[in-house]
Amino acid sequence: MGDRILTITEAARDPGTKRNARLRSGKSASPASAAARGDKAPRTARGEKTLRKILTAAIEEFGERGFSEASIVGITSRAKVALGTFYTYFDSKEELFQALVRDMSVQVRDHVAPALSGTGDGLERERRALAAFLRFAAEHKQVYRIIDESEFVDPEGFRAHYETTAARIAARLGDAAARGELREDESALAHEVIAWALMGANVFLGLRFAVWGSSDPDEIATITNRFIRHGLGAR
Amino acid sequence: MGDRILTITEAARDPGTKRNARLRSGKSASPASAAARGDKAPRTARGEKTLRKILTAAIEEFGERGFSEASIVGITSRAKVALGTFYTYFDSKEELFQALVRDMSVQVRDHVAPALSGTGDGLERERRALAAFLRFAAEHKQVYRIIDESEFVDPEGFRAHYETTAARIAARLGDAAARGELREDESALAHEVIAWALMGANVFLGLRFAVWGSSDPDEIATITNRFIRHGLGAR
DNA sequence: ATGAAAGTTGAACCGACTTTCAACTTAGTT
DNA sequence: AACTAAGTTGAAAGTCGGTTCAACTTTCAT
Repeated sequence: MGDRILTITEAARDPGTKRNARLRSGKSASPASAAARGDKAPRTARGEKTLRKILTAAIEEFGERGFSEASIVGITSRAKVALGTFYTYFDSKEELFQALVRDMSVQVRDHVAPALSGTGDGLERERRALAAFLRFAAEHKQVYRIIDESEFVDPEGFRAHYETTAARIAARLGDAAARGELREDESALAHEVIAWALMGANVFLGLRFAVWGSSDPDEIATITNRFIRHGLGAR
Repeated sequence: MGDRILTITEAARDPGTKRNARLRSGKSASPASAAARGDKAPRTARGEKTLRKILTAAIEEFGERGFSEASIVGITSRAKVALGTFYTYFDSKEELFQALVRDMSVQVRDHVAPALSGTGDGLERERRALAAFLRFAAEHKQVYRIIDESEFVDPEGFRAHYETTAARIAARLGDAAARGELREDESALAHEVIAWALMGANVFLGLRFAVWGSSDPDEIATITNRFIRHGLGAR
């Protein structure tokens, strides 16, 4: 299940030697990792392992019980560490949640990205991307739920996630249009609008057919793609 | 702002005389209102007014601060009633939230429904419905937020809202198809898939262009509708 | 005008949770 | 072996907000 889910640490840390340099320099210089982990990064292998246990447990706890039902005790006892250990790595429950959201945003992108390269025209690649997204959603329902709930717990993270996702889709539409694969619609606004429409469609399809139900991702993606390509109108 | 937002009471109560009958019979007979208000329905004009004040305040409080940040004190002080008064009308914070969600689901439907009748083919009417929805979302951002948050606070309400909404869209697609207004796609699954895709598109467009930004609803709806009708594919 | 039902009040209760911290253990270095 | 930094522990402090309730006020039918 949560195999490939722990890039927080991996994104936040530099390989060994650099980390020590950062430590000595007092405040972390790397802005991304500073924001993500502050001065609470683990400094030994043991610490790293503990942090990872907490993160895995947190995904489960938040995913199953939601942010406010989730408790630190719940997380630490799942992780089989003492309550106080949590505060070695995070300043608060919110901070942990934010870290997870940012990480998962990356997870989703990375999981879908491969489907977007390779053969076929732009729309065909979108079909594959949707199928990949549905598979991901089915396998990581907790992730789905956490991103959804970030709308209320970490609005900036939520907004950032969807704005960058929409921007990526809009850019792909622009490329496809430039290659003559789309019918007109060159206005920037149109591309943005359609990007948000497509993204919303994907999210809700994920909710309905991957998180709640479990339909064949390819079948759903194919139906949807036919609609996206040809529209619903007669003739 | 919250003009037409208080049907909880209105749906829950019968006009005067009947209410007294219900009162005398002890337990409320009307199933809908019983579920919504239990035995805590107001029995005087004064009570009705107080309940209404609490509901209005609750929409503001939940809309601005979200479920867990919102507090009963926050609600009652906005409503300018004492803390304890809240418990005359609701058993808990959750119960109030659920009541609001169920009510708002109806609100959204009622606000969009008029756009769905009248001239034009099925897709044209969907265009008007989307525009109406965007206008509603812009005017009632709190409502938007409350329905969104119900995914975590009142999952049944959330699910019911979107499932019935999707079912309505699918039914309209079925009708349009029967009238020969759509290109093939008769399978029930296809209609359901497309209904969820359209609904998701609408929701995200509302979020981006009505709640966060404020674009011209008609422009957004027109762009979207062109896409829905003709698709994105070349030729 | 009177009595009973309905509604109002807010201080106090209560439980549940986050967060702190000083004592303790582990691991690595000299 | 001794020293030190890093990490761990869990009891206890502290906070916060939902919920209760007994006293009080208002409404309304008779």
